[in-house]
Amino acid sequence: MPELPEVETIARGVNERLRGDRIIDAWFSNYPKLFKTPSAHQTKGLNGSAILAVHRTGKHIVCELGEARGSSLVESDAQWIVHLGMTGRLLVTTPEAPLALHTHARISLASGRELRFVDSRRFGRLEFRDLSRSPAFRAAGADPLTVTAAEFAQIFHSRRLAIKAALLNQNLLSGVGNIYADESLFRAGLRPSRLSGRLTRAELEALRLALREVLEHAIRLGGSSVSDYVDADGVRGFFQLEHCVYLRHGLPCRRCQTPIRRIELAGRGTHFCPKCQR
DNA sequence: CATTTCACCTGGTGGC
DNA sequence: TGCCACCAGGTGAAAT
Repeated sequence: MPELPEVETIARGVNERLRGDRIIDAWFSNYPKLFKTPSAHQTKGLNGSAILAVHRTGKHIVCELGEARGSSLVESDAQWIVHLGMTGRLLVTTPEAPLALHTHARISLASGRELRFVDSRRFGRLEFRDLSRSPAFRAAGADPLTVTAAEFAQIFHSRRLAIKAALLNQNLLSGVGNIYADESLFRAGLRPSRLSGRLTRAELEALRLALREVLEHAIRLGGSSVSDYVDADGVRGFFQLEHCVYLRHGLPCRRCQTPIRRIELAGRGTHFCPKCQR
């Protein structure tokens, strides 16, 4: 379900709850496509590790793992990486809590709690990295929250595809999905079908700022209004945020009352105001 | 190489 | 109520 703001919120939530805890057992379902690293390796790698910290990279949740010797000053020697796909959820529960349908991972913790990964559509991915054997995880594209004006312009100025399609390409920017692509283009006043390489410097900069504002706003609202996001109804909370265009086709534009239009672009539903976005 | 299309999945919704 | 078509916040492989 998650784009950058949801993943950021979930990573923060898991970090607050599980930082410093120790993994004493790990169980995985037997649907191989979910596991970028074979599940047997993940079980072996996770078992006995301490969770030093949890953070977001692109749309990935990265758990830094290491030895549990006292404080968290120990350097990470492994990473457990969770991508939620479309429907993935992370739950912090007790072992006794009823098992949700489509539970694919159960991580038992020394504190007595349990971290679960649930994913009905199975588009999510789980990966384990032994940092003595492979490099630390890095996002392919730039982070939309920290990318500079120059970098942003460099990324988009030469491309011959619709700006919406470019925004969704995780190798260019990491973290933007369908909702925030549409919402940021609305905020910047740009038609999603505009060719990336035909946008002016000023338009690209307007888009970079609009994107950052939309994402930061969603993180703020999500973090405060979604109290129990690491839970069944967590990401649903983000759906209650007030979108300007996403899924609002036929409804009046919040700025000018013109009906929002829906087209298909880059294989995705795309929503825009024909008057506000040129 | 850059860009586009499509398969991968289950579940919810709304029309008939 | 049941059945069905269509839609859904993602991505990586295959085709162009």
